[in-house]
Order: sequence, then structure tokens, then C-alpha cells
Amino acid sequence: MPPSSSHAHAPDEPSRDPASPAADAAPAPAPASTPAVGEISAQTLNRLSVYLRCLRELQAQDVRRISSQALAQRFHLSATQIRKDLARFGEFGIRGVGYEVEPLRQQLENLLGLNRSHAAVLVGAGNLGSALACFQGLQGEDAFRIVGVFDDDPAKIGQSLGALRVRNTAELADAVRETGASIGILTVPAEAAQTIAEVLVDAGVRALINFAPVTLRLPDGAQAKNVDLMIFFEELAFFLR
Amino acid sequence: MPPSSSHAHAPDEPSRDPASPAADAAPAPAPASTPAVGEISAQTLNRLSVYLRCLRELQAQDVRRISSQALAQRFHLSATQIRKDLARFGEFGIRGVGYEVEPLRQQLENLLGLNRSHAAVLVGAGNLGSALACFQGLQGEDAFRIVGVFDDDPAKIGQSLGALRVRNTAELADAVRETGASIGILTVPAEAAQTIAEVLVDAGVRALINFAPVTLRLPDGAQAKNVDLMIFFEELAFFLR
DNA sequence: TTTTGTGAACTAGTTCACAGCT
DNA sequence: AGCTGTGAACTAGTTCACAAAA
Repeated sequence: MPPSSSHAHAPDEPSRDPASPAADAAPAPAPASTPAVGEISAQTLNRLSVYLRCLRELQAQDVRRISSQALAQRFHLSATQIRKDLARFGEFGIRGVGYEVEPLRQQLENLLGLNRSHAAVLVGAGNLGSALACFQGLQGEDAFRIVGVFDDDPAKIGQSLGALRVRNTAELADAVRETGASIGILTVPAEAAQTIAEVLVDAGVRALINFAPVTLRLPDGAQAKNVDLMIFFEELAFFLR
Repeated sequence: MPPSSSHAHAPDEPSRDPASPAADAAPAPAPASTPAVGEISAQTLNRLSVYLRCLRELQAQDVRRISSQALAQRFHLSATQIRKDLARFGEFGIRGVGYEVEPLRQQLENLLGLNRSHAAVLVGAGNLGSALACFQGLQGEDAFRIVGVFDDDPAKIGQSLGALRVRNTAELADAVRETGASIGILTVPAEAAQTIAEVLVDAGVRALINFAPVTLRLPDGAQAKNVDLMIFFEELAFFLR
């Protein structure tokens, strides 16, 4: 990886590109009315992830029920917003009581699509790529499994990363088809990102996390989440003026 | 955005708490009217970072001038928004012509506080910490310098990461004071994050990037940016339902 | 009671459309 | 003519405040 790509993430993308692969509504298990995919903002989605994390923490502490109020205080959130966000997908709470932690956690996992396992391939075995390949957050979850790590650099090919061995990028498309991977993680240099993204999407990947500081142009039906780490640093620099 | 960040995430924090360590207005070098720090939203700030990156790319291609229209098309942004964002800080454009790349780039760098160098310490030399310590995006910029890497683990202490050697976390506070570091990068386990954050802030660090999925509670005057990589994955999982 | 779920009010952010320079 | 800068219109997102349910 050349100038090891400058990856960094993207807090939230500059507004643009309203195109989104809207999926259908109502996933089988949810009894409540579920809005079409495109109708939930990234912001809301991120909050749901946060709530889920909070619920898991509560569950680890054997908390069975919690009110929006208590949840908000415990994790510095807004009680009203928690209620609004949750109410969007059904009536999960019990009036006068609060929410039951376990069922709510499950609802959120279903809603976020974490109830099934997603295979991911990672391209670019530089420092960041290696870190992600070994990332405990991913290993711990059942929802995501990295099934292949790829790089161009002959020096890296063959090296092992955790349980995986770095393979030649030439094998990428075949590997995606064989494993049915639906997620691609791009930790390649900026120049290579677009090309690799196209290979991935052609082979069947539908969701990308792109750590390279470029905007990917993707066909409909494929989604990319840009993550530019430099932007976080620049945001802090601003507060230090 | 939360005061000093709330839980774990990154994209953009759940709304709330308008409190912010507002600094004063008008930094000396900017001739244009500069709003107080707290008045610029994280969203706008991120867009400014994006514009800056685009300008640098244009400059590398010897483009001298560009209109908001052309800029927008080239990088898939919104022309109106570019103009609105920039106009907020002064009249940088030439009507009928567009913007001069070089001076605009400088203005943005000043505005974002990238004209001076910020020393950063990194705590937690795991996979992610190591990746960031060697991160070219940071090495390339003059604006940020990682001046120290710290860890608790005796097995890691003494190892070298790029030009640096991992030091004992016990030396952290002294190192911050000696180097005058203003930024702290937290790549420690969730349990350790709050404690380390306090040590850093006590020693003089005013801005943190926290990769641990916990909400840091910080005194006024210190700012944390939470970055939770899992949230990016969860966002994609949703689109794959 | 207590606490959810939700319309209504409010606030922030984006896009439109055009006046005003060059 | 061409393009910026900007009020005005619009859209999205948040908070308030209260009716309905347990």
C-alpha cells in the first residue's frame, strides 16, 4: 500500500447523493410497521446503534427494564428522542413502566440486520487494514465475519493476519463469488479505491466501507460508507484554534 | 452534538446539548468575519474539510481557479452549499469568475486551525493504535505530529512504531506536559478510556479522539470526538437486510 | 401515578432563485 | 455574459407538552 492511504473517516458525508438503494418494507419478524429502508436517516440509524450498545451493557449488568428517562441519564442521551426513534418501528415500551431490555435489544438487532451473519472481504493489508482484520469489535460480533484479506503487494501476500492469510487482489472477484461476501472494506490508497470498488460490486458486494479519501461512484443497488479519519483530526484542530 | 461527546459513535453524535467550549471569535489572521467557534456545526466543519481536500487535489493538478459549479460536479457536492459554507467566513470568490484555488486553500487551512502544528499523544498500542501511529495521513500533514505512544502492557513497552518507541502509560502525564501536546488519541479498551481521558485532560490535553465505545465525561474546555467503527458496519448491515 | 407515544411548535439545515459584482 | 453571495422558501430534525395506557 503506497502512501498508505489516508484513511479516515467520515463523520457524516457532505450532503449529496440522495440516491439510495431503497429496499422494501417490513422484515418478516417485526410485527410493527417498518418504514422503507431509504426513509431512515443515517443519523437515526446511528442512534439506534447507540441504543443497542447501551442495552447490551444494561443486560450485562442484569438490568431487565429501563425507562427512556433512566436510559437517557445513564448514557447522556435525550429521553424524548429515544422514545421517538423507537416508536417509529412499533410500540416496544410499556406505558407507566418503560422498556424491557431483552426484547428491545432483539428488536433493534433485527431492525439493524444484525440477526444474520454478513461476510466481508477486506482489501488493502496496510496498517489500518491489518488493524481492522484483527479488530475485536468485529470478531466478537456474530453479525460480521471477515472472510478474506487481499493486497497487491507481493511482500504482503501470504502473510497471516489473525486466522487469515493475505491473498492476491487478482483472486478478489472469485473469492467474493465463492464466499457470497456482501460487504467490502477498502483500506487501499485513494488512487486504487474506485477500481477495487467496481470489482467488488461486479462480483456481488452490495455495501462498502471506504477508508480512502475519495468519493466512490457506484451503481444503484450498492452502498458505500466513507470514513475519513483525517476529518476527525481536522475537526479537533478547529476547536484548538 | 453532545457536550463532550456521548457514547460511542462517530458519524455524528445524537443531537443534544448545545453546550460547547466556545472559544472567542475572530482569530487574528483571518481578515473576514469569523463566527464564534461554537456557532459552526460539526456538519459544516466536515464539509469544509472536504472542500480543503478537493482544493489540494486541484492544486496538485495545477488548477488555479474553479467555480462552485465545477467544484461540485468534480467531487459530487452541492454548488449552492459550497457557496453558502464559504460565504459564511468572508467573500473568498470573485463574481463572474469563481474561486482562486491557492488563496482559498490557505483561508480554509487557517480557518480549520491547520496552519499551526498540533502535538498529539496516542494511548493504546494495539492494532488500531499502531495503525494510527504509522498513519501516513497524519505523517504527511504538518498540522499533526504524534509525539508519544503509550501502553500499559509490558510486552508492548519498548517496541518501536515508526519513529517512536512505546512508553509506559505511567509517563503519560509528564510527557504531555513536556511536549505541550494538545490532542490525545484513545485506542484503549472501553474500561480504561475514562481514566486515561482524565489523566490527559489534567495534564493539559484539550481535544480527544476516542475510539472506545464509551461516553467520556469531560470537564468544560476539553472536547472529545467519539469514533466507533462498529457503527459504520451496523449502518451497512441495515442496508443489507 | 408513571411513563409511553405523538401531534404541534420550534430549530437547524438545505435548496431555490435572483440581485449584485466583475 | 457568468458566477458569487444571500434572503426567502422549503425540508429535515429536535424538543415540548400532553393525551392515552398500564
